[in-house]
Amino acid sequence: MSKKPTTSQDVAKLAGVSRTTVSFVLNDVKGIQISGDTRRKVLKAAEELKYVPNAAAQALASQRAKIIGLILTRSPHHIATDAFITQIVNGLLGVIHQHDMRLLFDIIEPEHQRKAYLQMARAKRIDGILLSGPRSDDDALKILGEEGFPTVLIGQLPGTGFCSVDVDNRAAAKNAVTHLVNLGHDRIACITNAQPSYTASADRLAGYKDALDEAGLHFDESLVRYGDFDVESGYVQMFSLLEGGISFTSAFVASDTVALGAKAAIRDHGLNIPHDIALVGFDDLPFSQYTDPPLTTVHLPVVELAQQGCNMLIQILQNEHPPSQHTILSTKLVIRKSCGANQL
Amino acid sequence: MSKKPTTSQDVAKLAGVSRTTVSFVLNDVKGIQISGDTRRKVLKAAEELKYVPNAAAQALASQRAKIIGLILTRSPHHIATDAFITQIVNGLLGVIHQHDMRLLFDIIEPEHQRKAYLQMARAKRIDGILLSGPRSDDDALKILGEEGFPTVLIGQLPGTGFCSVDVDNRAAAKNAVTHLVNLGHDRIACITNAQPSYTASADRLAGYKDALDEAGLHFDESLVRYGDFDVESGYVQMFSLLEGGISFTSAFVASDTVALGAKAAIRDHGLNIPHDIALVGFDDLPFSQYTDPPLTTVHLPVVELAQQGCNMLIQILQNEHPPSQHTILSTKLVIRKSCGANQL
DNA sequence: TTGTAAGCGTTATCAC
DNA sequence: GTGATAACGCTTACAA
Repeated sequence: MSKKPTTSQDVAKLAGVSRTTVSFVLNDVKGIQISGDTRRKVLKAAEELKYVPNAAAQALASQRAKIIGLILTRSPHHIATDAFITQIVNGLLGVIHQHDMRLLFDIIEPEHQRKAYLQMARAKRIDGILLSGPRSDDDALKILGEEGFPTVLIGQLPGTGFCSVDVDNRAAAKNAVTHLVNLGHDRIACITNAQPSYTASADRLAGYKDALDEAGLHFDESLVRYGDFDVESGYVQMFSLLEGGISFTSAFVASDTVALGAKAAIRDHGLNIPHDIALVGFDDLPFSQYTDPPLTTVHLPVVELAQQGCNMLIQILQNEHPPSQHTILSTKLVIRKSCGANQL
Repeated sequence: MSKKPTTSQDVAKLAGVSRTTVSFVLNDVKGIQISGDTRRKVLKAAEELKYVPNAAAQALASQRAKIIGLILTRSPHHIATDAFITQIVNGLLGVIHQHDMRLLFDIIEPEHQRKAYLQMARAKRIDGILLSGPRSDDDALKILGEEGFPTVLIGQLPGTGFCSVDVDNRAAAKNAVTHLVNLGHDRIACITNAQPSYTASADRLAGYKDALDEAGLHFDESLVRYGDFDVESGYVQMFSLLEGGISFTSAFVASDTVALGAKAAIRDHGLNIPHDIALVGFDDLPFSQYTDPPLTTVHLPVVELAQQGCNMLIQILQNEHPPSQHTILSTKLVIRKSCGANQL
């Protein structure tokens, strides 16, 4: 409606200085001394005119959009159930706001529009990318790497040069399954969090095998199912396991969300947790301690993952010195009641 | 790393035409005839050079950022638990992508930096705002309205001119509570989803009272508690209710997330759902049908809410004809098992 | 310490 | 149909 967005020109005029000075004052440019007097004048004028610099102009001139892109590669359907995202966003925004930046959020479907975020990068709509759930079969990501676009992975992609923040999924999974072993279980089923093309999924399955190996237990393929991020997949896969005719007394479900579905399937079969089947999850979502029974699970430091990833990215953006780091944060097995009486 | 981002100039040169022509072709400008031949040449050149228009330059020149801002007013802590957001984002992105736009996501803390989104609007960093969880005490929002900035509320703010998409929280709550009444309950507790300054919260509480009134039941203040978005608040408030010494046989909890906490508190008191206490939730989150017992709740069409809100906003952006509408989508009581044997 | 002026990469209004 | 040429609003050498 209003016809006259204030420009820095207006501010300059009102303050009786040039646009340059206005820019210097407002951006608090280092290495430039400005008399406290003019500074005050400029500030006052800007205030008076309610001046807000035009973002596009700023971006064009400075070559920095001051926007960080958070990209998730999942199907929209899966996003809807993902209790994770909110935590990631949460951790991210804290850091981003500190640096006076903004967050562009996007979801890319694995099958389609893979190049969407390549576009955003090339268009300089975003200064850097934080990518959660990297997949080994993602070409656009590879190109991003070749072009040297500032990128940090939340997760990992071995064999690439990307900076990343992650946990040791394999070790964590092994640890969780070993907990089951120590409780005396020798028939342990496994439902993954997602398809194996997601590295986290493959790693957690590997950890499951590691634990079995170490315990001298036989790896039985028929006890393994692949989850697909959401609650429903957990239900379906556990159901299939239960109908499968193979007996087992416990299960490692590599995602709390999926575990919730698995739990419902167990209940619907008239079985009791932990009496008939002991359950261990992965992620430790906010609701996991409130399920019935409270879920024993691997705590994932999601907020920290996001924060550190973001800090890393901002560092790259500033230094031009890609630290080329791979940070690994530690997980912790949280023992609650879904595996039986209190150990420890 | 790469030193030479391709510009439209480069494309023009390679195609042997002017920048203008390139712009016309690439933007598919109406009312301008371009020979199929030059069109092809331009397209080929662009392809060859992997040309991607610079977003900032485009925004500056066209005065449209092609970005929609989704703003939530909550504390970061609350976001972490909100299972809602992912659904909203999900619905939104579908529409946004269709229009070749992007999503800027931000959370504004009620107490601080209220003006943050005002800034983004004035800086034209975003073309329009979709605001979820509007609060009556939000000054920045008021200013936005005065300045005529394209804004659509997901929720409502009576007495303001904003377009909005919402459900009839009051009627839905009344309906849910009436379900309890019909089941024979006359001592019905209530835990809200949030503090009453959130309009949705106040409305749902009003609906609770409506149902009581209609049933000729006495409204007992001591049976009411205020939730605070997250699971924990549900636990705490239900605990307080249970310890309060006032007897009740059922509860209406105006948020599934909060209800999850309430459920845990009930269980920790050795009580059974629905036998000792019948429970009705609100929202119908993806996990609600998988809780134990499956939660009877009010289904909120979140995805549609987001989609319609977004469509409305885009309409405003295009037409300049604010339809000044208030769309109300319908809810539905989903009866599961947390209130006892199957009715219906 | 402050001002001048040259970009930044598009879009859009004109003539040609 | 196509091509100069202004904007768009800011940053940033470089001058003064």
